[in-house]
Amino acid sequence: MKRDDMICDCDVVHADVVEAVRQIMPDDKELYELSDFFKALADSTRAKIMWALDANEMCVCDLAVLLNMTKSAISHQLRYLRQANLVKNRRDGKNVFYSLADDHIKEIFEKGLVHIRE
Amino acid sequence: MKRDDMICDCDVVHADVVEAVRQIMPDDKELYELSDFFKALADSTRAKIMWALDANEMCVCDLAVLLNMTKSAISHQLRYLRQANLVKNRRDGKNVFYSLADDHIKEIFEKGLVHIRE
DNA sequence: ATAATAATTGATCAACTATTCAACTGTCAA
DNA sequence: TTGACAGTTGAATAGTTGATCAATTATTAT
Repeated sequence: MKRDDMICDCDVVHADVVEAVRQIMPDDKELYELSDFFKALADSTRAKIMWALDANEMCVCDLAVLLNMTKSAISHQLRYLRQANLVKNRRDGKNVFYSLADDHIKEIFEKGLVHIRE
Repeated sequence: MKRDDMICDCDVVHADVVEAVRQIMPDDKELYELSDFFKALADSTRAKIMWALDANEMCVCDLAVLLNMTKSAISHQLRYLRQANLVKNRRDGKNVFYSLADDHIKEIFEKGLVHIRE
């Protein structure tokens, strides 16, 4: 085994810092869920859908027109967002209307925009 | 070409809603950058790194020990985060210390946690 | 100079993902 | 009940990505 393959072969690890940080880290499961949550916003199609739904409840067809994509592609992403509990839907006749399931989203979006506009 | 392959063949698109939403949507470039930003937090390794650096400046070796990963893997992710302008670094002798480049991160993390803990 | 350690890098591979395609279900109107 | 449309779904594919491996650079101490 090569030395560099080992997790750490440092002479001086800053053990105090590592230990202090370890104490305040959320547990693995929570950080995993957190990154999963950001993953839902980490695709431009989904980001656009979420932004649109934050403004108005919309049906699949509306979203397809707005984003210039097929209904199928939109529908797949909506399923993703539904399974992530980020959107909910209701059927009205032939249409299925989607809306946001959560109010934190807008705030998080806005913080993100502040960051990239900085 | 099949009908379903077309972008939209709806009889009744809610044109007013679509148009209203289109007006207030950030432009494509910005939404693309926004999703890119979330992408940086959308991996559990990077999320852990960011969380750790939010607590303390740390060297690559410290992070490798803390996260129980190889320095190579950590270094690759740090490069990703550096290119995304989320972390900055300074060399001190043989060590390279990394820290957050931006203060919004913590707030966004916390909003995210609120969401998943809901 | 030389050896040793910290970190970076490019290539590779397996795993994952977003879209497309084609077929399907559900609803409504004639 | 038939046809048309809104939406969903599974399979296939093209593209992306995260960790590993091996090699390299940068810095320090001897």
